[in-house]
Amino acid sequence: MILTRKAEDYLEAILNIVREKKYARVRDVSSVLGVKPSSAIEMLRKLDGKGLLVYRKYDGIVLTPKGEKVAQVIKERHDVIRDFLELINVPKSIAEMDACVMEHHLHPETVKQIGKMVNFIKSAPGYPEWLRHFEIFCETGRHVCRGK
Amino acid sequence: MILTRKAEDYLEAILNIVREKKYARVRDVSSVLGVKPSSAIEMLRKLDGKGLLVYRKYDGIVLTPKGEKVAQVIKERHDVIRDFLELINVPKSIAEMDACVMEHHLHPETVKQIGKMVNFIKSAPGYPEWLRHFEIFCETGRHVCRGK
DNA sequence: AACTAGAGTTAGGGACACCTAACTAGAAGG
DNA sequence: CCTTCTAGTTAGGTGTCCCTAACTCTAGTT
Repeated sequence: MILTRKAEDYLEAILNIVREKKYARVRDVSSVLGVKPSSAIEMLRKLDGKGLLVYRKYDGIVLTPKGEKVAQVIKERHDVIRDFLELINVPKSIAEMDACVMEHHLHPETVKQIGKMVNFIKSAPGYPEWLRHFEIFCETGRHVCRGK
Repeated sequence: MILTRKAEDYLEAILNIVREKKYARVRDVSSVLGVKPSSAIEMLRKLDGKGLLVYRKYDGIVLTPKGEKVAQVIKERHDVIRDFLELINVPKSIAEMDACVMEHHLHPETVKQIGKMVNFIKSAPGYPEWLRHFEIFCETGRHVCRGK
């Protein structure tokens, strides 16, 4: 199944909405994605055609198991990337935006390595210390520990 | 000046070609970007119209100072991102590809923080050690240093 | 100088994702 | 029951970026 970047955006958005409300409406989807309802409908029809969700006129939208699986994968990527960006002190709102972009285009291998790196740092014996050192480095350009 | 992702790709590709050859030809550009010559010409005309490069029929292509400045910025982003990905052991070819994608879409703040993080790690007192520990962590999921 | 191979160009068209404007369905109040 | 308001829908159109097919130009060979 080859999906465009935008198709993935729609699936992910719908997953998030459904998690809160049981089903999504055209309006929900279009407002989350910042497009007009007519644009959303066009995509919903395409995704319905691919069996990723069920869209019937004037009715709620739900993901099929297949669509949910795809959306889940994207959401996981998103979370990994956002965690990483927040870890290196990218402001939350920017981290969120950029994770949205990266989640679609990065090679799975890349996402995997980013995830490992986040785990490596977070689970390191001196974790909070590492963060503090990084912050100081960002401000001063110097390492506080062991010389220099 | 608002540029599309693709326009940026063209400028960056042309910068790389010009660095080697003084001027670029339609064929060079189209083959680097994996598009047909006719597609490249269409974009070249647009970029010429915006004053980012000089394109005259049947002639070589060069960047204007303005175009070169834009291309340079993109190339720097590209390099920062590629360095980071290689640092965390993403295979070189994938790092190159993914840097191409990320260079266009990431917020400058994000690129800045990635750059700082790369510097932080590379200039740390125990740099090669850090890399080795990360590699071991990737394979075993364990920290070798100080307990655990 | 004529020929020809390959580079460059133009015209015309398609997919994608978006829009506006105009129409329709359905729920909620009188 | 009828009106009305909002959500939903359809039709038609735009911009971007790509393509193929057919043409033209340029440079190198003879």
